[in-house]
Amino acid sequence: MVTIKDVAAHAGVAFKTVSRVVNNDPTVKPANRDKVLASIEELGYRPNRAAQMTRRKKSGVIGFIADELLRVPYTFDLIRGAQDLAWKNNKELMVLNVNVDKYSVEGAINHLLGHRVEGIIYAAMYHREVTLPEQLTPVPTVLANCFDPSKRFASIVPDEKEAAREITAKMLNKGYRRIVFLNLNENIIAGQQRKAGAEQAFAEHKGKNCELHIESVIIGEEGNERSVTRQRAAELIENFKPDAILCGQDPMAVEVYFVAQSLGLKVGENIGIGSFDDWDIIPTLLQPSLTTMALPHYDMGQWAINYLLNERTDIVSQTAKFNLINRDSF
Amino acid sequence: MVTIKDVAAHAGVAFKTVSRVVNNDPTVKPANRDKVLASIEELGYRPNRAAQMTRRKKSGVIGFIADELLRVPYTFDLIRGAQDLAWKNNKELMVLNVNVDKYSVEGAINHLLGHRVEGIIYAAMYHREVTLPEQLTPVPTVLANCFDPSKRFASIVPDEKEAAREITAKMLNKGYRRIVFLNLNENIIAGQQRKAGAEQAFAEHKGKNCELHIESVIIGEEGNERSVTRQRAAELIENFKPDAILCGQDPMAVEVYFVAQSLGLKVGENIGIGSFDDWDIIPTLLQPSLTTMALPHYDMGQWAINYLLNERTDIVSQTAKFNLINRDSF
DNA sequence: CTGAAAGCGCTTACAG
DNA sequence: CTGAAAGCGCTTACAG
Repeated sequence: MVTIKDVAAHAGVAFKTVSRVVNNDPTVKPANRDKVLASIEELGYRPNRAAQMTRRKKSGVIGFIADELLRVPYTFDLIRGAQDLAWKNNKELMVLNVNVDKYSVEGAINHLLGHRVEGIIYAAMYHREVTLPEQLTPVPTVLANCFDPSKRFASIVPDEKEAAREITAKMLNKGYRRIVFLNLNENIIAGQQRKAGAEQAFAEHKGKNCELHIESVIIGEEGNERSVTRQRAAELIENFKPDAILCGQDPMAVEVYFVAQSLGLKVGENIGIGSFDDWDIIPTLLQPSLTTMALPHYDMGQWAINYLLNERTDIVSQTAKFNLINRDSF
Repeated sequence: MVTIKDVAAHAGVAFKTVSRVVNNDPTVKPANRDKVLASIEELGYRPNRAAQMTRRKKSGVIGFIADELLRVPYTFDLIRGAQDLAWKNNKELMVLNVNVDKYSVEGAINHLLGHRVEGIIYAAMYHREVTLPEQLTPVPTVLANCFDPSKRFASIVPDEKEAAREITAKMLNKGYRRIVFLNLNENIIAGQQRKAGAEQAFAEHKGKNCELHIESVIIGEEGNERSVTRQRAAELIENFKPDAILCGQDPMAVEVYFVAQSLGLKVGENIGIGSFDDWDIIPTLLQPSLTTMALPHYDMGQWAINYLLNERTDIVSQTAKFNLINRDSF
């Protein structure tokens, strides 16, 4: 490849002058700058990043460990949010996709340490707690969509409770009175906190004749979950007679749409349906399109990058607000 | 950060000996190796990759340009396939997500050139032709899920025709006789080639009383497509009276399941349904679960990496076979 | 405004 | 088996 000295020879200047042009040093005489720029163009010169890094002693790289992230489509927005802001600040994002069997977290960290990353974002597939190895100590680290129970790292997670409160309140305000919340597994944080949020909305509403039924329809221990959504949705429609159903995630809503149709109910007319996630194309694939609380993955990715760029060291536990995407299902 | 000299001082050897240990040079005396290893461990030393790269004059990095890839969930398997093999060969994959408005292809290439990548994989979101800028010339490049009409680069794309032939033949062999193929837009390659594949299956089958109706239900020009799946599915079930429907992509199958249910048809009993893609969780979310031709993205990612690792320069046009995922819908 | 020297943290090539 | 020297392609720090 062509080096800085090749360019210098071609342009008839010292290689230090080429370096100045490349780094936008304003003290270069315009005539020389033009000569150098022309030579760079003609030779197709690009500064060797590895050489720049070794001399500068700064890598300009931020590491992103994606823990099983990429099995769920919308989680990619975490990376997108981080990447967009990183580039704006002339930083690179080095993304490592980690999964238990293939590439251990320790391996990923060692890898990033070898690149002298200036910070690490660790992001999880779903909102949960994580315990990271001690190795991380030398590098500023921030957690996204997960948190450290021992408070060694700052973190940002979705505000599950407020999301459930908001969409439940919206249902109540629209006049729905008998709401079934088909919740996620209550073993996970989202399931626990959303339950509290839905209950809070009912407590605040104080409407008469309002009733809320909450039930987990993703059951079983981690790694062995199964959905009883269809069965329970059908039974609850029969027995509880809800006028609205709130689903723990958009795929669940697909199942509920099928159940509703099979029972002769029209979504958005005889029964309102709401959900969480804004999962890929599912919400607009459904008819009527699904009103859902979109997970704030993009925002969390941006917040995490900003935390590192601003060289913060405070151990905050930040929450990010979901975005209500209004469509036609309630 | 701790350097090779810090380790040398700590272990009481020359820094060149540390270098030998790090690079698994067998000529180091075991006693010294152990001392060095202990010091590395104690000081938490990791070789500086940037310094290694500048001196070695090889980056060990392969670039991956993902053209709008990450808006469709299964396309991530392209990256996964490439990454798994790259790591096995001690190469790193530098993934750049490109989209028209944010980060131009030229920008991505310049970026990768700055890192002195040893090769570039360019992958597109859907099977199509691409024209890449001249800049790429200095670096070995291979295309995945897209191809270069001017034959400057080798490429691998899904074998659309064979996939359609295979699944259609399977339907015929199972005894289905009146098949509707709700095709993708015929403006795109997949739409064209799959049509030919389905027709070939019928031509080869030679069964009596067999009839095939093919129709695009994603219509309109690029960037302005819309689906008329539900409407046409309902009309065709009424008029053509198919015993099986083949869908151009799994999301379309979701719509057809709704139509079938609304018309009192039971999928897998009164009507068979097949599809293409194996799109995220959709096939197993449906009941009965959806038999579909899975796109060979993982395989294509691996093939592309292998092409680069083997330092091939032949301009081949490779195709990759879809995988038939047998479930319960026909 | 420009250049020659020194140095970043490593590996290569050579000497012992 | 080990080490001192030279060098990778740059930037830093200094001199003019």
